[in-house]
Amino acid sequence: MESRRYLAAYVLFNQAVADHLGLHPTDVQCLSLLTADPGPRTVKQIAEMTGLTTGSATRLVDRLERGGYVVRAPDRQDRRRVLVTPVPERIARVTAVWDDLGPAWQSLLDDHSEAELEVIARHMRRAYELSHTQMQRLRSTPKPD
Amino acid sequence: MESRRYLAAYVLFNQAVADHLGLHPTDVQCLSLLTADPGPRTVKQIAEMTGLTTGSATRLVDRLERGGYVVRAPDRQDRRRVLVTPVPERIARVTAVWDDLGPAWQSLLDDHSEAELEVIARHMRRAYELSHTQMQRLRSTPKPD
DNA sequence: TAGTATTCACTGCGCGACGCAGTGAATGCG
DNA sequence: CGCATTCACTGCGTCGCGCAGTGAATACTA
Repeated sequence: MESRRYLAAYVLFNQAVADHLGLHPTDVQCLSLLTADPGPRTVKQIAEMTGLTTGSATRLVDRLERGGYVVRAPDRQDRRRVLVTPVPERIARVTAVWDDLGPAWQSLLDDHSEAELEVIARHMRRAYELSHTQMQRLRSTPKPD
Repeated sequence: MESRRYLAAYVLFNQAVADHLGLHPTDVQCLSLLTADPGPRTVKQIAEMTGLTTGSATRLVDRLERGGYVVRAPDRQDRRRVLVTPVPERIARVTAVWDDLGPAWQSLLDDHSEAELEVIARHMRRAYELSHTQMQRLRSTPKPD
């Protein structure tokens, strides 16, 4: 019950951040994941981590590129691929929102001990891993429709 | 970093559940919140807890009613209002998905002690509360556009 | 009590994100 | 050297959504 409200709140919060930046929740989600590990990604990788088709991922990159958040560059190893790289100075505008709201979150974390943070992080990590196997199971199960 | 991936995974998972049921992520989100406290809600309350406008909330209830997940009933106290009540037997189809996936999640929780679960729950509860105040702050801050 | 303002659910309208299916280019394989 | 596969990309149609307006019901005020 607690986690339901927690996750629902995150969806709303993500939406609010997106509105504030004039972006879409999907775009913010994508930028969040891109900056988590700022290495260049292919369009297909972006499609996988956002759950979209490659076609929609192309449009997503179109929007982000038009907004100046990322740049496209051809891959020298595989000329079919396109490498999408975030633009740090533009991304900073996004993280600025987080920084503004950061202290409150920081104090929330500071109230926990190291051991407690480890417990929380472990739970999230395991839930993250489990969700992937569960999603595969969902997709292989016939639909109840 | 851990929470980013955790939350991103939830979005994908929610999407997968929605696809599996032939619904939209927003609809699943709404049903999840409705069943969290199965009391009847007005359309406006649904709009608030999903972050939609009242107009879109009307369409949302339309879809859910057409699918048989909820029923509309007039409010006797205030005849402007419409009370939306979930249909248990139909909702069961949704929770069946959770039940099927439940044991794995249960074992995830069982690996934690009571004290650890309390730490996690407390963190989620506080993050939930904080997100609301942060969203208000976001909305009152001028957009950087 | 009469008149105004507010709140509720609802409805056309247009926008735009998305999935689907197909395209061409580049790569890997036998 | 063919053939299948994979990649990013592109029209097309669908549909969820916000916006602005409607009528009905309620709350407020003189």
